[in-house]
Amino acid sequence: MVSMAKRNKQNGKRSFEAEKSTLQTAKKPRISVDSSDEEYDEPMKAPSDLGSEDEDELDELDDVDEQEADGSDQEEGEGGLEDSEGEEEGDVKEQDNDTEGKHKEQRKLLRERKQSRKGGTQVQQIKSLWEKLRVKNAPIPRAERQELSDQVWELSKDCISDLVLKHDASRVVQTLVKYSSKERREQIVDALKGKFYLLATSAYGKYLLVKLLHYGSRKSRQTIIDELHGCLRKLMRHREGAYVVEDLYVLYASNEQKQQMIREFWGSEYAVFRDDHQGLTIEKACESSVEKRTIISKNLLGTISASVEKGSTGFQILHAAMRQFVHIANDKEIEELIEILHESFAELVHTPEGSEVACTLIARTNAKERKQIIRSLRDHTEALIKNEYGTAAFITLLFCVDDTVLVHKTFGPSIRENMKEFLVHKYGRRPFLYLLVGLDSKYFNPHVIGEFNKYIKLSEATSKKPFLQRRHELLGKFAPEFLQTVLENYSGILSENLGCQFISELLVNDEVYEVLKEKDQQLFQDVVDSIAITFKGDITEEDHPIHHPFSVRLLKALIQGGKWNNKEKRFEPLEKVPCLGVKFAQKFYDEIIDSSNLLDWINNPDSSFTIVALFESLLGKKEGKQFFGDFKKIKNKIQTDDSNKGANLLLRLVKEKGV
DNA sequence: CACATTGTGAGCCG
DNA sequence: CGGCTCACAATGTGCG
Repeated sequence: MVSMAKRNKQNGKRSFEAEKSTLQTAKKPRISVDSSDEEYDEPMKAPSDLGSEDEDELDELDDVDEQEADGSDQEEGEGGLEDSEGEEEGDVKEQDNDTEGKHKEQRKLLRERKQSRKGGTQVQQIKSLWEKLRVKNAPIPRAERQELSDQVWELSKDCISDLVLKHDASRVVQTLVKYSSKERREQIVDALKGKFYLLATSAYGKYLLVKLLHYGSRKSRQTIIDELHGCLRKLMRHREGAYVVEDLYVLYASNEQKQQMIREFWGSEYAVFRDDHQGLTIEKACESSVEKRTIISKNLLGTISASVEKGSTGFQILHAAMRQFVHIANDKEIEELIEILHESFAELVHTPEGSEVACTLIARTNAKERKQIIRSLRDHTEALIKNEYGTAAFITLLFCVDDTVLVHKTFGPSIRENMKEFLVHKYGRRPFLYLLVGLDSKYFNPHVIGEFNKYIKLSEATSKKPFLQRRHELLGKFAPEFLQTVLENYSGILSENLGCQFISELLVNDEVYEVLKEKDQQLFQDVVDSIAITFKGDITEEDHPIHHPFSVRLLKALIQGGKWNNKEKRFEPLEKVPCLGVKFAQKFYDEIIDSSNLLDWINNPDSSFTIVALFESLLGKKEGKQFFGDFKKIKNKIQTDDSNKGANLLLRLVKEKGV
């Protein structure tokens, strides 16, 4: 799957999805064939398994690694037929390696068997043609390629269904598909009608099937999808088949088809009479009767649990199925799902749907299960928090879990380790912004807020503490760590827009200051001073922070000592933080600007607004004595340049306030 | 919060 | 069929 997605990324247009799917499935174990494993799939064994096994190739169970390499795709390149002959021999040898004579006999037998096999003679010819066709290093002219592929087609069209399940011959057909016209691709699809299930469950055929989907026309895709409909549950439980289904779902199915695919997991009724249920949602389906809901949820859970056990927790189709499941599940079933997922919980959270499942589970379950979930996420803290969807699950933990000590103890170490990256990271900073300001619409879009509110509502039944208390407890633990991180890395954080914003929320914040212990209040002061000092120096220097708009906004907020509430169109001053506002303004003027630079700061359009802020903050205050004294001396030297809006505003204020 | 910008997906035409 | 344009949504930025 990983490899398939990669291929699509290279060749296809839908690179976005391909990439996503790589991300989610990256951790999944690769396909490893293990003959003993194939059987306890489902009561009914896929007929195709029998078919492919008895007909040919003992070697099918060998050289899987090589096959994997094929899939990982250097464009059906390297590796090749030569060794396939060798493999077969090797296989025979293994069964009987005593006597050379017996061995020879076997070899002869094998050759004969090969020749007598349906289309055996053609296979040899086709292979030699393919050898020419697949060469990659020396590009062959279009016309010649055309001719070669025509020849291959002529030879193979009558026995194509026998070719496609075999290790090497299937690759011949893959190449053929790649270099064929769309008409021929449709012919190939037609020739394989009725065999797609076989293909999907074949270790070799599945790659061809994926290629057909990729290069095929809309009609071809529809043909294949139609044929696989009804077998999806069986396929999901199949080692090879599951990958095909996932690829189909992620890359090729339309929205409607996706819905239909999931509906099959509800039960046979929905798999067989699919047209009767167009557009049916799971909630509607479960409304009709209690029995129905029970059956649907049982079936869904069956498919989910089988797939998770197979190690397919990262599949998107499974996330979608789980999402529907949690929408209808009762409390007991929710716990069953957590039980099934236990260790694999981290593989869920990186997709939108998986994250929704994770959040819902977190919100609905009890303290004991939450503890389990926290444990299983612990080793993925960094990836969890930096991922757009993972971070939502983490935030859900923050606002649901009563045991804030556990949360801080579990995640604290790796958070401290990565804190300076988190604070300037688009998604990584979100959990911490939540701790600072709650679910502010400035940082969370309406949809996300809506989702969170849903989980908050759900958690009301399972969480005991008042909602705000959890945030404040966590804030008390994390706030000193924020300050420490900023103190140690302020220049790096200040150079980033997102970092400035974070610092602003951290410092211009009554709640934060209130939870600080005495020694941490000193830390707070140190942070404020460090930031002020970065503005010292010649403002005509290009890299002075005054030319960085976000740093200036932070500075302004510190001088004003409050936030602008745009909703109510008014300024909200801080009440609990003593060292900001007037105090800060005075100190900043005395220590950073002073009389020698005041005029320069006013005449520079990047810094003039800072002076406006000082002016307003210090007006009528005893702390402003020095500032206004100096100001009067130079106010006649202010340049009235139209491009310096701050300076003009300042002059207007002088008139209005009468300084 | 409101505006502008950017990237994405769906529909259309050559 | 493939390339294009258009419209929308999500995201970033600026503002009193």
